[in-house]
Amino acid sequence: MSTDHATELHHPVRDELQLGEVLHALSDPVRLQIVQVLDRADGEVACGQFPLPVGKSTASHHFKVLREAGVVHERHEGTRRLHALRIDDLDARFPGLLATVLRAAAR
Amino acid sequence: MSTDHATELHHPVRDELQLGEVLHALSDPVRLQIVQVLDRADGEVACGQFPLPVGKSTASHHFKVLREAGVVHERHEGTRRLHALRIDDLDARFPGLLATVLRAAAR
DNA sequence: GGAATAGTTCGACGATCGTCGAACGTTGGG
DNA sequence: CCCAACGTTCGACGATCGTCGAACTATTCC
Repeated sequence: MSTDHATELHHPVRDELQLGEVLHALSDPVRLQIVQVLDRADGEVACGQFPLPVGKSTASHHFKVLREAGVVHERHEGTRRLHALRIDDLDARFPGLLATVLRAAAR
Repeated sequence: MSTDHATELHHPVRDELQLGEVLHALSDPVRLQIVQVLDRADGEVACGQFPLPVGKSTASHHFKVLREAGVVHERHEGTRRLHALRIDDLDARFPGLLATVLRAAAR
C-alpha cells in the first residue's frame, strides 16, 4: 500500500517564499553543495546519494532547512526520501536567482 | 589636509570574494535594505543617510559585514563614511547575482 | 581650544546556527 | 517475526549572530 505522504511535510507554497530565507539557506557550503548535486541530477535524489562531509543527523537538518525555505521538495518513497529542486516555484518568485547562484557556485 | 584612508580598511580584492559570504551578507533584512538604497542612489551614500530600524552601532556592524564580504566599498570623507556597491567586482566574480537579488528584493 | 558631528569599538545579552551521537520510527526483505 | 536499511528526533555543545548602550576617536566649525 502507498498513501501520499508528501503533503505531511510542510513545504511553503510559492507565494510564501522569502528571499531572506532562501539566501540564508544557500549561504551554507553544505547546503549549496546539496543544491548543486540536485541541479546536476536533474531529478530526484535520496539523502544517502550525497557524499556529504557531515553525519546523517546534520544532513537531515540541512535538508529540512532547504525544504522549509522552499528550495527543495521532499517526497517519501519507501525508506528513502527523494529530493528535488523547486525550480519552477523559485523562478516564479525570484526569476533567475537559482540559476545565477548555481552559475556563481560552479566556477 | 586629507590623506587617502580608503586603503586602511580591508576590502577583499575581486578574486577573494566568496559566494557563501556574499549570500550570507545579503540574507539579513537590514543589510538587504542598505544594498537596495545603495543601488537606487547610484553613487556614494553616508551611513546617516539610511533610515535604518537599528542603532548606529548595529548599523556600523552591518556596514562592516557588507564591506568584508566585498559587497560595498567604504571611503572616508571628513567625518562621514561614504559607501558604494562594488557592482563591477561582484559582476566579474558572480555575473548577474546582485542584479538578480535586487530584482527579487524589489517585488 | 571647545563644542558638535559622524561613526567605531567594546563588552554584554539572548537567540540562532552547525555539528555530533544516541535513541527512535518506518519500511522492506529474509 | 526479526533484522537490516534509511532517516528523523532529541538533547547537548561551542560558535556565530544581531542587537544594544556606553565610551571612545576623528574631523569640522565657531
